Amino acid sequence: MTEEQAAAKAGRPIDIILKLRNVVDSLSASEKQVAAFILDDLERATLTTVSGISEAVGVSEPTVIRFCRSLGCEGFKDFKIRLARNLAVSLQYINPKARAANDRPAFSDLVFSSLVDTLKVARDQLDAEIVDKAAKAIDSARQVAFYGVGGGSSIVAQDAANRFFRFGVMATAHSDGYLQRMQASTFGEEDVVVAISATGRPQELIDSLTIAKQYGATTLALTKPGSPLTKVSDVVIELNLPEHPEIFKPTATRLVFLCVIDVLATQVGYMRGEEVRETLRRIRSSLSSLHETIDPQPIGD
Amino acid sequence: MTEEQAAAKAGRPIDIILKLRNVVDSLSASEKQVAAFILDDLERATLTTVSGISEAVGVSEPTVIRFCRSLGCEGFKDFKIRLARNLAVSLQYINPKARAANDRPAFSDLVFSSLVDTLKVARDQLDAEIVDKAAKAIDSARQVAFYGVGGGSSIVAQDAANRFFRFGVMATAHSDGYLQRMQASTFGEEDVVVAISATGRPQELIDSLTIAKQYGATTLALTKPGSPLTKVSDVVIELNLPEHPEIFKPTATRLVFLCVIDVLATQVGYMRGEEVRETLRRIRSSLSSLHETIDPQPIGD
DNA sequence: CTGATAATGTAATTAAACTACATTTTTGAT
DNA sequence: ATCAAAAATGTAGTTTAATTACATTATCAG
Repeated sequence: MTEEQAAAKAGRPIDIILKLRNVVDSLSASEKQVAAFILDDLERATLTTVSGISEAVGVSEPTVIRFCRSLGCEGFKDFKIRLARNLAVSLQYINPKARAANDRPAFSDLVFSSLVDTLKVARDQLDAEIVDKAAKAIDSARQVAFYGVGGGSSIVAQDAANRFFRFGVMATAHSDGYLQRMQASTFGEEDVVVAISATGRPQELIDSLTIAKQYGATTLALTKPGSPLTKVSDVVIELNLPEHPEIFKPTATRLVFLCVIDVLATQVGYMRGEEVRETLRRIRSSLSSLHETIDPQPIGD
Repeated sequence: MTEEQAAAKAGRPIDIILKLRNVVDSLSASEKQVAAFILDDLERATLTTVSGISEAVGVSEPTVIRFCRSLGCEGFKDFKIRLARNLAVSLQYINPKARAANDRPAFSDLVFSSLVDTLKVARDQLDAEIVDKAAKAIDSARQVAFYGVGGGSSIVAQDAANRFFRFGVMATAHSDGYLQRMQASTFGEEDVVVAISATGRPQELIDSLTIAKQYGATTLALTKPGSPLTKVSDVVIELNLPEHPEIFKPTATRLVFLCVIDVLATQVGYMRGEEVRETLRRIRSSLSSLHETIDPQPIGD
């Protein structure tokens, strides 16, 4: 029983496509051929039989099953179900042949699938206890400041303030390192500073958290594990997110960070309960005369 | 052969979970029991057999198969593969029992799944021709302005400018209605204004597009179909996105809009090719001395 | 070159899906 | 209420497909 089979038994999902890509070079000659056939059209493989594959490839049926075993599956049936599940998670896996037809990727597939992939990774990494701790810190703070620099993190910080003010949190956001520092030095024990950075390396953020911490404020970071920013944070929501190699495609990381902010915001909203309903009602009321419509729309959102 | 079976034959995916929820009331008594067992734990159903289900439910094996047929599947094998694919698309379907255990939703599951669902809807609605037209307009514009109001759309506008400047597009963003109006009235035939709004109703945006259009600029909107904003736009990227009823959870719409901006940006990046690589290289170079690291990170992103 | 190991295939077995037909239940008409 | 027809359901048998056991072939190391 290999480690993967143990994992499969324990109910932990194997990312079968990733596994396939990792082990393909170490497969035997016949199994490599099976792999090539599968990778040529992943979707087709979920709709076919052992004998269909063995005939198409020119290997025996047990070789196909052995291939599945090489990937840590119990057998072909297990392999197919896993493949089907993986197939749908990442849209970019669908019919890679159609991709090769034109010289460049279908942009929406590339962007959407990369985001879905990264969201999945993030969801698996997100530590519910840490999120809970962060939400509690924000909920009980006198004021909360969100800091980001560099454009991507900047808008996450701004959006965070925009989220939390709706729930009655005294929230501000800054992306100017000078303002961050200045504000941080006015903070105290009842206050929270949240720094947002994909890399965890901007000196402005590290400095500002250090300053706020020195005056007794609680410091939070949404960032990469082990980065310098984590060293000056009381609570770290850490995410180690893969970066897609396509340089023309903007990073999915900032969108994932926004999603994490939404998780936090939702939790704080629940903590505050009816109190929040009233502030949300007021916000909606303040805007409804502008649009003259009452349907469920993200007005002012 | 029913319409659904014809669709399955033609390779069009049936959303099996949606279908199940739609037809459950019209199923026969025994098939209803099978449905209840399946819906109780969708994931479990992908891992079991016809006989497993028939025993657990107390019906015959052919009844289980008939159930699958009622959903438009060829048989149980077809049903299982479809379920597996559907299961993974929407994270919210995973183990609904675990949700019911606590009185309130698992926040990260709620937020992530809602976003993935909404992304799926958006990807299906996104018209590649319109996106192509929009990308071309942006690519050939002298300058591009992004306008949004209300917080959510504001950051999308800002982020858009942040995306496009990297590709050498003269891009600005404003969320102050006065500035929008003022800038729009300086625009001309070589310029593009992009308005971003989930509802398509803010008067500021409508006015600014009208003004820009009157001076010959090309107007683009990323908004809801049929809304007033579409009436003053030359090119409309329209998305009719569902809103989740959970009022404490921020809308996924703005994240989807950001993703659409990424699609546009990627396309413009490709159109510009090598020229863009140089500007990206410069940007990275300008920042690398700050972080003293060269690994693939979204620096300044 | 030889022996051991790994890879692969053939043939048989097993498991699971599925069909055909019988039985039971439900429905609608009188 | 009764009866016939239709629908639902189950039993038993058949077929399909996955899998195992064992034989054969290929490869590697000494």
